[in-house]
Amino acid sequence: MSLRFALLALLTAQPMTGYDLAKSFHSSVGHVWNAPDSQIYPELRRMETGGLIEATAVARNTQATHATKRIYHITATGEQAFRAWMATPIEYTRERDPAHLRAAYFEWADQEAVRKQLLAHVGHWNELREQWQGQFGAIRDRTHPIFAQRLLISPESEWARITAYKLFAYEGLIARAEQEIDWAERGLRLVDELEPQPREDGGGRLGEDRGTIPGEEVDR
Amino acid sequence: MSLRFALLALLTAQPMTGYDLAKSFHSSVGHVWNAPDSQIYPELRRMETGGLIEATAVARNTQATHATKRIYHITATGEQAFRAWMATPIEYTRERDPAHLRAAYFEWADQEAVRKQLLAHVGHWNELREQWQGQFGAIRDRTHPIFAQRLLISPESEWARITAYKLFAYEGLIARAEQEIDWAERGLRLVDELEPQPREDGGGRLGEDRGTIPGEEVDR
DNA sequence: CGGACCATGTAAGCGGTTACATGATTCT
DNA sequence: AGAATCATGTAACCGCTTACATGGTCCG
Repeated sequence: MSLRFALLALLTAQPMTGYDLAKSFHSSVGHVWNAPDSQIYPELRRMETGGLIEATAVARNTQATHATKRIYHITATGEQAFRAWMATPIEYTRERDPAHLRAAYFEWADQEAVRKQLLAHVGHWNELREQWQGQFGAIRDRTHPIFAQRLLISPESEWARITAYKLFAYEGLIARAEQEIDWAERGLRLVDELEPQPREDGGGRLGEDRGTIPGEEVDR
Repeated sequence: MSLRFALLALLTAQPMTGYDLAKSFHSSVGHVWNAPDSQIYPELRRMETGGLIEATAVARNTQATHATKRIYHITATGEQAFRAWMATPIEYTRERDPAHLRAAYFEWADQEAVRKQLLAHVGHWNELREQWQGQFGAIRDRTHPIFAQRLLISPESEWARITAYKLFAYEGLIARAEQEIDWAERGLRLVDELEPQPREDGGGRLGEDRGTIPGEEVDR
């Protein structure tokens, strides 16, 4: 159900075609509630039948089957529904965390696999962190096109509020990403503590830890 | 697909009936990957046809239609599949965060609604935090029944590893919960800054800026 | 004998996923 | 002329949700 309101949120800034909406979506709300195009188009149709949005067909240069595009705009009903939804309590979903699920059973994986998982975790959350950081910066500096548009249509007295809440939202996401990265890095240190230098094949050389051993199977 | 492996993980500790499994599930792995009973039973059947687990029917005292229970145990194939899955890269899902989605558009809600949402957020994550904290404590103190069983069937040399990884997993969850709580509390302070005391009914009111002006159009 | 707990599901429905399909327009 | 991008989807499938269904056993 949230997808509907994420789309509605976008349409409060300006009317758009499904295509533009999908694009804007991916570069704004999509960072906090993502969905593929194949879910967006049908949802828009449903929202239209539900009276939340309306489309005005705009002819393109030629006339043919696909020669019109539909520009959606939010209706009064839609805006009302959006406001109502904002006041509705959040529906938290069941806990479902693939990373922590695996981590709880890491004893079933060998050292290299664990390390790989944790590094992937760092990588994943680092990517997200950068995306969110980017959004944060663009909002703070007012270079974010969709956000700029939103300010444009809002009274200046509202700008502080609008900006503050968006920054607040992204701030939380960034903090979460950093937490995940910290956690995975603690995990990497833990692996080293638990299974110090798994194999040292010569005599006397300490501190000499190589990643792989010649002839060793790397994949698994 | 993860549910399958969450169940498999439990069955590596000991054979169980679907019923016991569901119960154990809710008080252990369920804290990190939750699912209702109605999903567990069919999944067990599928796992059985897939050869990951096997059931031995055990007659109950009388004989009637429902007079047998099925005790599932993991097969060699199942254990292999579980190990393989542990080494398989995590599939991260799309970002979908109802709380942060709302937060990004808090300017559409009034102060009270925002405050309510944020308090609910604190409440929600506090509950989770307590649950996870409980799990963490029970594992650390070895009072956790399922975990104790796991240690029982494992060589003592593995105990440190098993324990450390589980504590590590829950540690991460607890840290996340605390982060979410911090975030929401920052949000509550932000609301106060943005819309200071909408109503103080005593005297001496300076800084008298109220959120709304009588007769003013609120929507835009 | 009744209530708690053991034991195992079914059914309908929806949101979401992946993959594929089609044609128009614009730019170089 | 061909590539990128505009524009809009369909189809099949599956995991997951909510709600409901059924009966057995054990204990006081």
